[in-house]
Amino acid sequence: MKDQKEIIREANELKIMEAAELVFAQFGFKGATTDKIAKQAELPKANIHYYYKTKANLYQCVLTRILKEWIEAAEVFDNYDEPKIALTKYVESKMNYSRCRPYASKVWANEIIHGAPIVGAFLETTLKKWLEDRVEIIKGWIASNKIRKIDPTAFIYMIWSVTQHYADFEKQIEILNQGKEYSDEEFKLMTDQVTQFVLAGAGL
Amino acid sequence: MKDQKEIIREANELKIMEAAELVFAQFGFKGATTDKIAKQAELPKANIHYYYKTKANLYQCVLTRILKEWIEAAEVFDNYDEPKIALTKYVESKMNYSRCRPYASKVWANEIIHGAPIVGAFLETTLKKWLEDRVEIIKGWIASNKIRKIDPTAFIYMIWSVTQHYADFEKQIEILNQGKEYSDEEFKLMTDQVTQFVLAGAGL
DNA sequence: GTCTATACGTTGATAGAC
DNA sequence: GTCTATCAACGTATAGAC
Repeated sequence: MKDQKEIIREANELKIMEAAELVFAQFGFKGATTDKIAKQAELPKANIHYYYKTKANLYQCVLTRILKEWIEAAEVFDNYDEPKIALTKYVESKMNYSRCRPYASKVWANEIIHGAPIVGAFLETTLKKWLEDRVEIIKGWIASNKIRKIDPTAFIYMIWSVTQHYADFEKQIEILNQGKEYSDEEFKLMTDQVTQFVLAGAGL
Repeated sequence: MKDQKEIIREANELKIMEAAELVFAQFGFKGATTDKIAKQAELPKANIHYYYKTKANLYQCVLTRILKEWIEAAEVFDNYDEPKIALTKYVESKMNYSRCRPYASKVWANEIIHGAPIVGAFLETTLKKWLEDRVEIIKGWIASNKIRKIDPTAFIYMIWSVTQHYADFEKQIEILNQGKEYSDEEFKLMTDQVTQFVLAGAGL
């Protein structure tokens, strides 16, 4: 049974986290001030510190949430035996994430660009394991002649980079698209193109 | 004829710029302090302000240099009529830039992620024009059945994202490569893979 | 749990001696 | 052109009233 305070706490924590994700994405860790986050969350600055002891702590929480979602999106890869379906679904899942959570993707990119000081440990363990397992799956596809002979790691990097580009370089893409954000239709077309490139890369 | 002071000036400006590029890449604009840049350049902090009036000014100079190099690398695209050669050379040029100037690439990525406040104007003019011209070239290739029917813009985004990934996500790649940076041989193999993916994307 | 006022550290920038 | 000392501004974090 949740009491009143707990409900308020959870609601405020989420509100702050979403505001923080936006501000961290736009200004980086240092550039994001608690004041900006507070204004975005429509709360006084002191409340941010009440819910999250320090700015660094809040940043960690934001990254942890992104990481959890990253893993969920990656699960799609394993739900289908046929490479064509598995790859199509994975690209779709990654593109959908770029579309719906661009700020999350940007915070992540920012963290890696700056040397992964916080998520480094995760990369060494969970992500490394995930990659190794997926490399084995792809090697299996190659061995059974289902796809072309490729370097599995390079192939996965290709999928990551192309899909994440639509979130991280959103602003550049918008400017190059006559200053207009992609409509749902336009984004769907790009998703189809990315899917084709990935499948072509695998010889499918 | 350059006098002594001019020579000293140019040498120091370059030293500061290179130090700044590194520090901006590692910490972002806000996170990069003039003190860090000074230490990296092995100069007292005040000298930074002597050569570059403000931190923002120094940042602009760093971006301008990157931009100039970006344009030079892009010229390769036009030096060959045959799509297979042009694309191979362009990928090679971009991968080489990621290899030799990873900090430059990171500063650029950072700038775009944060909404391109400084280079926005360049994107709207020079880059937009460059993209439109290249789109026409690619359309020509499609019309003459030299490559598969693809969306030229999506295709160029693919080239940019895959190649830049090796600079911007360097740290992630290093961690996933048993904590070791790629050797020249390993990087060459990845360049070949990326080239294959790009050519395959074009149906070549 | 909310919020105002404030202490304390950091940092961009400058003054002024060399 | 170099460098030490210093200041003003800003930003994190907290104290304490409500």
